[in-house]
Formats: sequence, C-alpha cells, structure tokens
Amino acid sequence: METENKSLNFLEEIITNDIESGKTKLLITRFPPEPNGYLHIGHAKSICLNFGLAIKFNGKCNLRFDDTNPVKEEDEYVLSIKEDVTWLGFEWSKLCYASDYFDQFYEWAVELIENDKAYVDDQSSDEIRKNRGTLTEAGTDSPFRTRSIKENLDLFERMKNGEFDEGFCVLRAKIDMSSSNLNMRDPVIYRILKREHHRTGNKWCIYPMYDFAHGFEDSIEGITHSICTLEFQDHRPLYDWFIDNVSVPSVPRQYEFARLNLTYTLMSKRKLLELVSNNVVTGWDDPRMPTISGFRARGYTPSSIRRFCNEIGVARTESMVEVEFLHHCIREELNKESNRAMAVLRPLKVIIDNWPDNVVDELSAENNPENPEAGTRKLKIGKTIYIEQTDFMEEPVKGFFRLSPGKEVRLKSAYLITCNDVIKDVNGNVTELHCSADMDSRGGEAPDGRRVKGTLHWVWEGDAIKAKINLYDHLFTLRDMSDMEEGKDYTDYLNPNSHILLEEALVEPGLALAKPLEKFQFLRHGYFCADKTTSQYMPVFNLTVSLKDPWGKKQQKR
RNA sequence: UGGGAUAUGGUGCAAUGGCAGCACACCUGACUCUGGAUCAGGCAAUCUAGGUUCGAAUCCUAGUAUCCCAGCCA
Repeated sequence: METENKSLNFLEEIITNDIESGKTKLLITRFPPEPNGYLHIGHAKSICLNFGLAIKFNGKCNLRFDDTNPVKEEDEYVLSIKEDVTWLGFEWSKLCYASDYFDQFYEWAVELIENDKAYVDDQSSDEIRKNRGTLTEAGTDSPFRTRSIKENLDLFERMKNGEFDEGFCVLRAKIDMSSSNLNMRDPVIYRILKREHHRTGNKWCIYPMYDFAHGFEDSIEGITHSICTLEFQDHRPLYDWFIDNVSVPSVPRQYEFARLNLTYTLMSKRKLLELVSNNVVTGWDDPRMPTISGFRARGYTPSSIRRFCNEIGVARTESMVEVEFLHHCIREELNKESNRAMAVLRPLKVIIDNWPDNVVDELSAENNPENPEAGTRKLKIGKTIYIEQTDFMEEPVKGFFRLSPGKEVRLKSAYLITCNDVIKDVNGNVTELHCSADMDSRGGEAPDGRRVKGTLHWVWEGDAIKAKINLYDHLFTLRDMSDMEEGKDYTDYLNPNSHILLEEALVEPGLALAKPLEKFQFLRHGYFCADKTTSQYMPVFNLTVSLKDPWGKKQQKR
C-alpha cells in the first residue's frame, strides 16, 4: 500500500513526537462510524487517515460502530460499512461496538453520580433548552441540580429499569451552566429511549449520548489518538472532562481535522438518505452517489480512492476539493490498466461501396497501448459498419478533422475510408453514409505514406452487439453545495442530465462476455465498467469517467 | 454581539526565521493509428496594517474575513 510520503502532516508530526518522547508506545487509532447510513468519500478520507496512520507507525486501528442511538441505526448499515472498509483495502485490528460497553458506561455514570458530578433532571427538553442560555448569556441551574446523591442514584436506577416514560427525565453531568462553551453547560449524558437496539435488543431503555460515550469507548480500546472532524473541537474540553472525572483504563487524546468537501457533491448522510428514500437515485450504490458503494458501482478502484485521499492531504483548514482531481486519480489508474474496446454510442450506418459483398476481413488490434503485455484481439470488418454520429459533419466547422464529404479518415486498426455520399431521411437527418475504402490501407496505414489525421472507432454490422450504456454526470449543478441561494434547497440544484441511458449502442462482440464490474476504456469516449446486471444477452455498461476531451470542450465554449 | 478554530496561485497541500515549491485545473507547443496517453514550456499565491530582525508565509501587536457551537443526533 502506498505509504511513502514527502512531508509530515500535522497529525503525523504529533504522533512522531509522542512516539519519540515515549508518551505513545503503540499507536492505536479507530474509525468510528455510526451505522445510520452508507459510507461516503468523506468517510474514505477518515478511513485512509486512521488506518493509514496505523500502518505508517506500525500501530493498530479498530473499526468501531458508534451505536448509541437505536432510533437511527440498523444492521444493514453495519454490513455495508464492513464491506466498504474491506473493499478499500484495510483490515481492522479489532471489530468493536459502543453497545458492547453499555454495562461499563452505566457503571461510570453511577460513579459520576456518587461523586456528585451528575444528576437526574426532570425538566422537559424545552425547559432544558431554555435554561441553557444563549451564545452570549449564561444558562441557569436546573431546579433539580441539587438533588442528593442518594436520590440521584435511585432515580437513575429507576430510569434504567424502565419506570419512566421517554422524555420524563435525563441524566446530566454537573459542570458549569455559565461556561462560554455551551457543551459544558451540564450536558445530557443519558436519555430514556424505549427502542429496540440492533444488537442489545430490549435490554436497555436508557442510552448514553455521544459526548459521554465516545471518550470512554476510546479509553476502553486503548486508543491513543482519537481523530475526528473540526466541528468536535468545542467538544474536546468535555471529552477530557469525562476522562478526567471517571476511573478510566487509559487516557486518549482527541485531534481534529477538516472534513472533505467536494465540488458538485453533497456529503451529508442525512441528505444522501433522503435522495435514497425519495427515489431521486436508485439506491445507496447508485453510480451517481458519492458513497463508497456508489463509486464501486461506477467503476472506481480502491487504490484510486486511496490515492485521492492521500494526495489531498490532511489539514485543519476548511476546504473544497475539485471533483476533477478525483477524476484525475481514477483516469491515471485506468489508463494504465484497462483494456481498450470499441463502442459506438450513437450509431451512424456507413456502407463501403467498393467493399466486395460477403467478404469479411479479420484484423488485429492492440488491447492496451500502455501495456504491451495486454496483447491483441481479433476484429472483423465487412461492407457495412457503424461509426459515431458525432464523428460526421456534413458541413465541418473549423478544426473538425473527422469525417465529412470528400474527407478521408482512418478506421482504427482497419482501413482508410473517404466519404462520397450522404443519405438523409425526409426530415433532412443523416441516416447513412456511402464511403470508399483504400483497399491497400489494411491495418490503417496509407500505402503512399500520406498523413491521415482523423481516426475513428467503429463496429462491424456483422458481429456488433447491442448494449445499454449509462452515462453519468454530477448529481448537482452547483459547484459549492454549501452556497445555495436564499430559500432554495439541494433539490433545486439537481442535474437533470446526471443520468442518460443509451439503448441503441453497438459494441464489439467481445464485450458480451464482460464480467460485472470489469473495466474497459471505450476508445475515444472514456472508462466504463460492466454493470452488475450485465449479461451476454443484454450487456450493460456504466460510465466511470470520460476521457479528457479538448475538442468537446472547445465546442462547448463556442 | 460569547466561545472555539482557520487564512499561501482558480483548487488542494508544502516550505517549521534563509531563493515561496508540488499536484490538479487552465493556456501554448511537440508527438500520436484514441482530439486519450506522453513530452516540453507557460499563467498564477503568502488576508490587511504596523512592528521585531541582516533577513518574516513563519515571531509580536492590532484589525479583517470565513467556518463551527444554543439536539434528550453523531
């Protein structure tokens, strides 16, 4: 795995120092997702960071499910998360669940109560909110803040035993209602939730809150460096408070880094869930989704995503990475590794008039010019072929060097042809081209050495097969999805062309045998991978990323 | 208007008191049986104002801008 590095990022520096000073004997990190949705590319950054650090410093990294809220969590998500982490190429040292520690959490909560550092509050959630104060005004103490330790112990036990309804009371840490850090204003640490938990079933009807649980989870697992995102910076004093006020087995430290933002991409689990439940996309693994499973279906490789995560770096500055950089990472890999194939997405019939009837020629084409070891394949050609509609212009614009009346082009790995005649339907649409081939140009080289600039991909009518092609583009039209206009939401920015299905595509016959997720470069188009539903009866391919296309870009600008 | 953070080319990341560098993107050109790839070149940045210093992106002071925080979510 690619671990070599030029300069250390701020976390690597901290860890290096901690190891050199002897503070850290063995680095232990963790990736702690809540199983309430599928993982996305932002999580991939965190995964690569935490697992990558463990690899780099010969440490360990746990996969831990932060499942403290049964209302939102499901086993389906646990399964998908394990699959995605594994697919990305990482192995966890231990598989953990916060819910495995519920008994211990309960004991620590009791310890806090015994030390007069927690109390049961009977205020409603509205009252708690009102009494929390505001950003500029201190909060006010709960009338229940001075309850005796004995009473609190009794009440908390009765909470656990299910004697109270949801919302009737909560357990709060007794810290400081006038703290300028709102997280320290007696945070709620246990709430009553009479819900079945995906792992503990109905054993519990009280569940710990994130702030209370997270540091303890880290401590139990001996996590040395607990890495999370920037929005938790304000929680760090609270994280430390719990660790300092309870007899924990180890003292972890929290460090924060900036989460990944990508242009034209939504990275909120909640909104991604909405896209799925509202059928805006076909599922969490829709190739347009920024989920890891979406990228997998789209044809991205684990190493391309790791490479992306490693190269964007880690810092504490909020930033927005251009999605083009991700495209670059996958292109770079697929260019070297994927075999080439010819696929005509929008076919235009071409009849080679001087080609003898019923004669078929068999040619050889290289599978990957970047890798001679990929070998060659046989291609057959006959009198009638198909080329791309966009490769013909009756009245060529300046700079167009593909086919037009009187012009000569090369059919890739085959022959040079010249367009002689254009057939149109009653509406004036071009339906058929008549060309003549230079029969001495077999293989694509002119016998007299004349230069032919244009090279087109093609398929032969005799053996081409029909295929469905899914073209994809970004789901949203807004570069920075955190910068929406007043009163608009993300549904106002959905890209109507994010998915285009082409059902009349013709592809070379070998593609019938493509295996699900097998990757190809369709010559002059881009990288495609076979859909999970592909079959020899109906091959289906998904666009991973298009080839760079200076000509297309130039045309768009006109 | 309380608290916590962050400011380096269009974008992301370096430079840890000593020539501001790398990648992506963009623009040229070369080459090419993929308008791909490759190769060569180019454009382009230290938030502002003071100060310390022989020397400041880096240290100090004062501003400015942006982000996060008032869930019984994580």
